[in-house]
Amino acid sequence: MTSTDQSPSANFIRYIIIDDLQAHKYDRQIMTRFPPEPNGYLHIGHAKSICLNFGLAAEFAGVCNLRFDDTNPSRENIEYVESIQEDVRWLGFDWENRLHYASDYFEQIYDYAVQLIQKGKAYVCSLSADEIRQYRGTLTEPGKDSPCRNRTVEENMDLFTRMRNGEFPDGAHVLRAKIDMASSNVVMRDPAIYRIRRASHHRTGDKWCIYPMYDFAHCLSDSIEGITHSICTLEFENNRALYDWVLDALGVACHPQQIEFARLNLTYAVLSKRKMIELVENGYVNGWSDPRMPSISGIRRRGYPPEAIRNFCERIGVAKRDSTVDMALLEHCVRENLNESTPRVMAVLNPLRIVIDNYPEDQVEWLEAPYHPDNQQMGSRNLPFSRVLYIEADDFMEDPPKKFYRLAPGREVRLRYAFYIKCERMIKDEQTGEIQELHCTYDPETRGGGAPDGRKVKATLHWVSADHAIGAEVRLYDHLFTRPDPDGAKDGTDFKTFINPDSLKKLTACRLEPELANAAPGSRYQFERLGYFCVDTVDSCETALVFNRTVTLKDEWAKIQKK
RNA sequence: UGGGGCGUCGUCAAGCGGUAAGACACAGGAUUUUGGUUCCUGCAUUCGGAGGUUCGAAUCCUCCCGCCCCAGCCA
Repeated sequence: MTSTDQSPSANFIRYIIIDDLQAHKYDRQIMTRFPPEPNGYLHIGHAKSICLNFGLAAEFAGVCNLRFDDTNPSRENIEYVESIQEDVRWLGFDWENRLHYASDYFEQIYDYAVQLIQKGKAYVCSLSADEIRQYRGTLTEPGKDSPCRNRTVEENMDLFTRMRNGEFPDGAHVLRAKIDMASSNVVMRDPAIYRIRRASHHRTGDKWCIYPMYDFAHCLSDSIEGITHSICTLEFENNRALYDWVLDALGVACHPQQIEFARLNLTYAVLSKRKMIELVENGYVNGWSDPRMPSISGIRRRGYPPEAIRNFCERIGVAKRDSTVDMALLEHCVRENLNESTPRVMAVLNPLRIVIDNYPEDQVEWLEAPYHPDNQQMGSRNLPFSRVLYIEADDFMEDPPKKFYRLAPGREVRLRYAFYIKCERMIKDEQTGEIQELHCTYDPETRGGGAPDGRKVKATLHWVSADHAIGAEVRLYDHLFTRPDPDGAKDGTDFKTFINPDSLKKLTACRLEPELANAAPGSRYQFERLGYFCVDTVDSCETALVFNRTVTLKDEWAKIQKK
């Protein structure tokens, strides 16, 4: 964790912990946990939970466990447990020796189920899934008791043992908690806590053919680990009654407090596992690590630094109201971090050739350019300047509007860290009228970029020397969706309808200053006046550099143009 | 229409009976060899609505309105 991390802001969970600490509620350190199900990749919404759980533990001298909630072998797999660990680690958190799996507790959880049966608080139900649904009633009508509800303890023990022994086919029986079929909270209408599922588990293999349900396994896993504060999202609020019921019914020593908070939503993005899978599987994006995806692997490849994500998670706060955070805040956090951490470098994305007519044919001079304007510690490099250069095509206009103060016929501008140049004439394609190259003159007195006579120039342009520049592909990313609320259409229009067709633009004729030839995969730079970019970790290689645009610089001129 | 939650600036979000923090966004201005950064300034007489209690209410009470979650042998 770095010093740039945001200082903690007030939130209700922090207050609960402070109160608990002051009341000496625990005779030990506080303990939280991040409990992902290994059935998909993590996204920035999970980052909020990870930062919350690990952050709170760190702040109050406690610890946070990483626990895989792997109770459903038919949807989970090892690939996900690995990617999840990689992502949590990348975010900057360390679970040390506290890596756990709910599956590690299967034997204990089974014993607890037996205890429940023996206390007359659970029974084996032989209704079909469909029948159970019918017996459950509706939101407004109570359910009715299963005909199996009054089986004897002996009968239940016999059946449950045989369930474990594999004597029944999948779905034949289910173990249910005996609570209240008339409860106004549907979760409490004798919920299933164990089902028969003949599926090979990624950790326990074929040892089990019955698996505990979330509501049974989660609270017990928390209890077994000694969790003090079990933080989860709002949709589990109704389940808290069951969480507490199970732990009370069993009379366990450790009864953690479940606390719910609102999950993160982001504008111009879609954060549900189901929708992200849809994007990946139908090829709308190139896999989970596509830089346009809000997955942790996507934003990592995009170049977002982990510090920026942590900062973002602190700034958005933690509360119970449903909310959608503006993507602009995330981008702000990314720029804030990159602004100070990143070396400045020059790259021309859409090259326009310019010839300096009064510059000697074969001359090259090397001009010193600092890597960071406000941090000399980052050092400098020398840039080659020669007769033929490239500048950004957008930096020239034949017929400039009022507020355009870059290069135009007859106008003088500065080339960053180099010279003042003046546009003398342009060469156009006679057929298309397209501008092919510019002819300029330079003022040798302005070497380095300052004019001895004090004359001012309105713009400074980035540039590269044509003979020295190296080529690269640059990928420009934009929001994946065209509307801030892709799944908010009143008429129910599918979110995929709003995919931004311009969310990815590949530029293949980019010219970069020679220094970049050695750029390592993953390294981040600011391309002056353009934005922050990083070397792609998948497609880039020494002979064919590929850069991803992480985020643009704020752009006053772009704003003016929009008006 | 049952139960559980939530409603404070465009977006997040503090506030917990003493008279509306902060951030992002937005709008001006200063500085600037990045139209970047930095720095100033502005931006809720009002807290979903209506009543009530109180010297005093976003905070307490009542009623109303709106939004979210729950009827998986998913988590």
